[in-house]
Amino acid sequence: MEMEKVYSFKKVEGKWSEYWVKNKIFSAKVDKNKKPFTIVIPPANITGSLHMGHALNTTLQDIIIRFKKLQGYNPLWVPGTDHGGIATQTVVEKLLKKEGINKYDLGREKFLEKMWQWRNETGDTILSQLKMMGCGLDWNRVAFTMDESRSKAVKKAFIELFNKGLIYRGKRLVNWCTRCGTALSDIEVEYDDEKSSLWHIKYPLKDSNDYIVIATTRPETMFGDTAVAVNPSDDRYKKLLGKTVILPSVNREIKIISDYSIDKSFGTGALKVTPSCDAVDNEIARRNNLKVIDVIDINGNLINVPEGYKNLSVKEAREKVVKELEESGYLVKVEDYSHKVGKCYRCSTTIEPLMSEQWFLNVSEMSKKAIEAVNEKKTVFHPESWKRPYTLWLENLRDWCISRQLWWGHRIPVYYCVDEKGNKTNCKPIASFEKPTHCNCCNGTNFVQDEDVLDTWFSSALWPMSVFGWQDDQNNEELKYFYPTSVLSTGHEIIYLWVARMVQFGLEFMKDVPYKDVFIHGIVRDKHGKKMSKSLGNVVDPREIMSKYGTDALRFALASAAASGRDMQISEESFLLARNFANKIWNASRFIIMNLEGIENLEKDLRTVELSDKWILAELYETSLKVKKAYESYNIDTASRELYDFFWTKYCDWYIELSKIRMTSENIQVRKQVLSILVYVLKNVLQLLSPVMPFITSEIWQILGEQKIIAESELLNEQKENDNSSIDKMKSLQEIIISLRTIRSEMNISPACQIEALFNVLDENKERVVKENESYIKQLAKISSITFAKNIARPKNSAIAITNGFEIFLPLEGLIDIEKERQRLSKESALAKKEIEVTTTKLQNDNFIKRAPDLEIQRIKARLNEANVKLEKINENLKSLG
RNA sequence: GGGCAGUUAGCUCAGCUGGGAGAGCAUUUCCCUUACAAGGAAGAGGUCGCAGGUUCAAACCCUGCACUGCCCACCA
Repeated sequence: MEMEKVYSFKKVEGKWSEYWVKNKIFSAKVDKNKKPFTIVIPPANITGSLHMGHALNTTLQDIIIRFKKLQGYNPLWVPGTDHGGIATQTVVEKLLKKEGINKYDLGREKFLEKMWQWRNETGDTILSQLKMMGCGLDWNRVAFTMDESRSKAVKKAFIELFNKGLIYRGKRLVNWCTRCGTALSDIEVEYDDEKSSLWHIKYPLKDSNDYIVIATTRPETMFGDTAVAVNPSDDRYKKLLGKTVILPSVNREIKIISDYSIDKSFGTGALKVTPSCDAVDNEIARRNNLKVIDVIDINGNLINVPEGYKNLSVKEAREKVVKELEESGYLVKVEDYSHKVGKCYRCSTTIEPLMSEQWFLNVSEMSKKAIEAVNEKKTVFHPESWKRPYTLWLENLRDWCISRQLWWGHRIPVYYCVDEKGNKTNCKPIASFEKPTHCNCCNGTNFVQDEDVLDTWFSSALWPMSVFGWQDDQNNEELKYFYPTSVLSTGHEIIYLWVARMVQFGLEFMKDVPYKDVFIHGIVRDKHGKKMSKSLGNVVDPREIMSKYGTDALRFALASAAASGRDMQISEESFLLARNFANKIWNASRFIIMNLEGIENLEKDLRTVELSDKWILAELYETSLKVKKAYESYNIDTASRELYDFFWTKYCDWYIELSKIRMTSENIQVRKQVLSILVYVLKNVLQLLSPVMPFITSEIWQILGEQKIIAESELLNEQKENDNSSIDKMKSLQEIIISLRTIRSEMNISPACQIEALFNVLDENKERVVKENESYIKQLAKISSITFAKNIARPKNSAIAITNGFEIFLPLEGLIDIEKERQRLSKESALAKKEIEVTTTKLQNDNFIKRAPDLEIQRIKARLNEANVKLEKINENLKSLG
């Protein structure tokens, strides 16, 4: 098998992603002999194409799924997409607009045809990109929030809630987006700082020359004022309470009232109350039985206002009203003022709070249960710190406005009885799957369906149930086996929009939480720490990374940056690092595979002949424990780092290098023995790495003569006492090798030049191990011969290394720079002195001796002892250098 | 206004239940040593944001402060 010198991911990745999909490798069925491990993917909007957020989230989920497969679970990861309500309708509206088509000209039915056409043509883009990323999703189960089955689920849920009286219709102040032409829920509003003004306006008192000054950011809404409110404890205004003022421009009489919510220190302490345009004002109006006058319509234009203002936009009206108030002397002053303004989360248009008839879901009971479930740890957040925000949000949650004035979405399954002329009767509306045929109230037979559709997040909230057919049979085998799912993985931006609501609905309809764990990961930011966005132009396209560095590199970079719950910055460097790692894996494997040429029947043989064998097996086992723990606790970054470190610095830098001694042996049995361990360790690392880097590991796994599918890992299930003594022994040898290399490097001795070494034994306990493994020192420090002795004097012109247990002389006649050597030793001497100082101070501290654990005291004593020996030897040698 | 994170080498970040400051990149020197120059070997580089406290011992625990970022909230 020829392997190229540089890993060429382009030749490898495509075939594997295709193989996994075609052969349904990740299809799961109910299997009662195996434990399920289930994830439902956060359904991506059909408007979306793969961005870093998706790449991160899906990589993490895939890692978990593939890890569970290694562990022998029956893992299932369900793919799907979301119809995306407003977002999608907006995209298609814009496309139509380019063709000069207006949705109202088309009409609802024709427009929806266009929507479906668009969704069928482009809605699955994201799914094919997930296939490219190698995601181990069960492609037999692709679901869409608006497909037939999911639509049924939505109707079923709605009807149940409606019949329980939890869904109701009412006229309330809602967040209205004038561009989208729909109401929004509270969390669909985002707040931005905006520079504006605070206008101080005189409201004259009736039958008096006196007046009260109010301060407002929205003078144009004054036509809807139905009171002026002050704080009851505000001495300035006590005498004005109950008086009547004349609203300028309109000449309406309104009362001065008191309300505890008024902040005395803000503005003038007097608030104009406009119940139809502001949530606070609306509350005040409710408490004080004030009239509500609508002054802004759904297009954002003024209504119920004096002639000159009718149909002006908010902006036009504001300019006009300010100008007129100024001219008529009512404007007292204008202050610069910066405040938060609500914006539509989809199109950033300023939100108008306005009175509107909408459907609401009463969430108070569901919220209590959702909080309880998390308190009882039925669902656990990772990291746990998200529990608090989740709880706080649910505690303060107001009823959910679930109706949207859109066409794209689940049409509300409520039917109104109508008379022959098509007018709604007073009969009770009916919620049902199909249009009713008969009205129980008046025996009528004509019905019309509600015009509104449901909030997108209503169907998303049902996702963990609806993908398993809850709507068809609440007791079906699949649902019983796969629900509750094991973990939900998502970014923190949709904890409220989605996560909390799934818990509410899961508890409501299934009487059980939708998932046991919630894994919240951070957001990918650019190298300056900024959120990636199209408008900032700092978006890194994962597809470009995939074609430049490889998918495994993308995945490894994301995995190792995904520190639990924290946002991460990602730059070109992280992908380079990951690509280099892939190349390292490739080349180490290549070395082993080249050495397997001509070897027949290599069997698994873990007899350890040498220290290095014991050592690498011990290190492998230690690594597997750490990696397992990390994967299981969603510390994906830790797992990646451990594997990187083990593979590169332990396996490649030390074990493979040491294996070369035996690899060059004429004796085939010797070669077979070391190869057996090399292959064993490699295969195990490939397995452990396969969740993160499935492409390259599968490729090498197969080149090594294994199956196409990476086998379940025995190592992960092994439980044994690990013999770690080999790790300490190796440490001694590594110390010696490194100190000899340092001398070579400092003295600029060419690697081709072999030198001899004299070991003066200071600690007899160390002698045997080093003697037994002197070949390691020869091989890695390029030493020709080693002589062990006691009390030998330093040969002239030799360099000195003092290690724990040995004083080593390297005779370097003609190569050594005595002055340089003196400097080097002086530096070491200083370090030893510092060590002596630190440890002595500790040991002279009575309190330390009294209170520190014995083990710690012994350790410090040993350190002091070692440093003393070292210093003494260094000084001797410094003297002899003259 | 409330809450939550973060602040460690020039950069990006690790550092678990307190006990000798780590990695990658960048940088310096040497090396194309027969897996890998996308590599190997060695080196330099840090009063761990500031100030207190607890402790024999603090990057780690506590308190306060500063700065940065995010989330929530009905000061018009």
